[in-house]
Amino acid sequence: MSATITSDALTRSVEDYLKAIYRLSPEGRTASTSEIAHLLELSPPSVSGMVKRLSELGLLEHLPYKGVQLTAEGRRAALRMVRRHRLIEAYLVEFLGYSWDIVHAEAERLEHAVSDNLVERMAAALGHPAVDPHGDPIPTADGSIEELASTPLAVLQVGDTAEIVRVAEGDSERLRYLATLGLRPGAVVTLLGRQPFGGPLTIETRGEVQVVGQALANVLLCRAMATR
Amino acid sequence: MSATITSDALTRSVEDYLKAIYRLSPEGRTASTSEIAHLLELSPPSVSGMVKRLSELGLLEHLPYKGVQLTAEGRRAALRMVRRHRLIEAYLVEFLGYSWDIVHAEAERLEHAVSDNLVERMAAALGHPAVDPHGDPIPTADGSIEELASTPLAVLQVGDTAEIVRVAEGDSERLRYLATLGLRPGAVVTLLGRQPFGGPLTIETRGEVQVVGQALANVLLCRAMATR
DNA sequence: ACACAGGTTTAGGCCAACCTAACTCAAGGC
DNA sequence: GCCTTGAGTTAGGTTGGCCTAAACCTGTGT
Repeated sequence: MSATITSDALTRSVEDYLKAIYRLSPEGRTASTSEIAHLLELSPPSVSGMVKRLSELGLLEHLPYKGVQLTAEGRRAALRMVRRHRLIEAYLVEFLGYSWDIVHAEAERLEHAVSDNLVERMAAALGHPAVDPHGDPIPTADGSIEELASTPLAVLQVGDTAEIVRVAEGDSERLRYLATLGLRPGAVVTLLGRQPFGGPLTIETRGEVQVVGQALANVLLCRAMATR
Repeated sequence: MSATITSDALTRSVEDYLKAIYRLSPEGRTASTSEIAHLLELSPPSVSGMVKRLSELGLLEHLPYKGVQLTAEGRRAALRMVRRHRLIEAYLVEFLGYSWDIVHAEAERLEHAVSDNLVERMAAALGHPAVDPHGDPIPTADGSIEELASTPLAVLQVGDTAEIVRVAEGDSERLRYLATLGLRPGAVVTLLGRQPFGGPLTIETRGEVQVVGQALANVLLCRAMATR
């Protein structure tokens, strides 16, 4: 109890935990101690301890040995951080010449330091975008988020044409590589062929033919445009 | 020893101490424990403890019961923070519509979170300005700072005309008030008269006649333009 | 010359966040 | 239905950064 009022003044650490748990428990699923520990690069005991504190703060629910789930309040706080992070990324790319492979690290630090006021000023300067440079949806200020339906390029039918709407990849090097191929949100690709046994896909974009492996093709989320 | 190599990864706290000590010890003068404590709103024992750590780190020199002074390395680190702070202020005012009375608080948090890379991008976007919105000089990236000569409006001669080059005031309300009078860097003022015994000054700026007290007049730093 | 006042430091605690080592649970193989 | 195994938790320790209370300098006034 008392949680609904005490929502402010979370530490950087707490904010990171909430964001991580949010990421790890989509659709009311549950996040495990070790998953959280791995994502945050902390030891499992550290996570156990923090989870205890956070559940006492009413930010999450913890079934010992089973898993962890955000409360409504925890989810709100997590979405606030996600909004900050993605708006900062968008701002840095749009106005300060950042490329999408390096914004993450910068946003990761800034998201804890900016005020709500600054976040909203950045949002306004950007024209209140719906997605960040990777195509990830930006939660609204009142805490709703709309995941747009999309299918991995890897599961398209040969002959399908689709627009990439989101690139679900965090690794800088991979992002840089994808950028050199022009595979970013907004790009239109046609699946020309697919090797068997999880082999690479042949695609066409910007009039060029490319070959991409399954791993990358699973990360390129598309919206179908036309089928033949 | 070993200090010269270990310059990175200072904590927020340490950065704040260095900045405070820099502010309090101009011209190789010495800062006292209680001055630092007062500026940072901490207890004197906390400062004593931190001063000990910082002197062991080689960032400052401490003569017990006498005072504290930055080493070359401490000064470098402090100037790095000052540069960040002032560039952030300038950026927020120029590009995100902040007014000069509220940027300080925002910059105070951001200065610890931005990367050198981001700072330099902001500097470039601003065209590498020499001063921040208050007229405070911005140290260069290699750590030099040029205080430009100026005299408080309070000590001008009656009849003098001068340009305000700097407003040495941190309080939001006062800054807001000065802004309403148009008294900001770049403003041109003429001293029309002065009441005796530390009384208010009568000045003219933008064709309007204003009356300002000694306290504010001491904060308005000017460069003389013409005398009669 | 000395005592007193103020500023300064030391002593001892507390809290947030982390760690390693040791213990405990839960789920699957037989 | 037991026992192993790996994940999870508890125990206990460390560090940074702060605090209050108590002891301690230092310079000033007489």
